[in-house]
Amino acid sequence: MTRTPKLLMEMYQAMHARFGDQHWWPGDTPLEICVGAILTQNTNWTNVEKAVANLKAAGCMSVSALYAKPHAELAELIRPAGYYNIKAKRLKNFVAAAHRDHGDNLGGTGGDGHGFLDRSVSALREELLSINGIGRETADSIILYAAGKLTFVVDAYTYRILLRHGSIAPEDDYEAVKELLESSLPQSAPLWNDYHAQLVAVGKTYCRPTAQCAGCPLEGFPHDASAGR
DNA sequence: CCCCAGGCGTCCA
DNA sequence: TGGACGCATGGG
Repeated sequence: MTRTPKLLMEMYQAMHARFGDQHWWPGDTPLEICVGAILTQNTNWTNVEKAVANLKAAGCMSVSALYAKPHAELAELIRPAGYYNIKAKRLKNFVAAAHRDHGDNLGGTGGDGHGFLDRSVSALREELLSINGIGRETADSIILYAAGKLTFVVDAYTYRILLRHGSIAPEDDYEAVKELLESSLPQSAPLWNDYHAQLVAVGKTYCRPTAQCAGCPLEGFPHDASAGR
């Protein structure tokens, strides 16, 4: 549908007008963003904040510190984030890959350009997806928010909201939704950054599985009335 | 008591 | 290739 690009921008403007700049990702450093991206897998963000605070208090917010931390101790620190055994492994898998060739130089926003994250989007995505425990959403979150490179992050909210508004079909998979957004929107990392954050803001507030859409900034958009529930 | 949360890997047809 | 399932805490 050729109206899609215009519609998607109008949806963004409506969300931004309601919520304002979201200033994502909520994290101080590229490493903290990567850690948060792994810990928030199927988990409420408030639980992730507690785990991140524990890691910082224990002096573990560096690649080498996480790399050296014994599994049992790491799991205990991230316990509030849930799935702590599997997430401890995933954190270790991530920092092991970074540590192997780049030591403590993770790279990304504010770095010297020679760190683990500092490579082309395609090469970085391939590298991240090869790590056990890093799937498509986590990889794209790291690329966009930690590395500051152009990729669109699709998540359950993105899928749910676009489906309710008829912009995608139920059978569309992650890559299909990602390609639709990337090909429809202006090629701007700041825009894609805030667009994803706005979708999460809508999802958390108005687009829960059991919520009504009343009051949502997207209330008047196509298919809204027929797609509720 | 229930359902939900910014997924992912494994297993199996 | 796609659906079911395990992983786990904390909040509403």
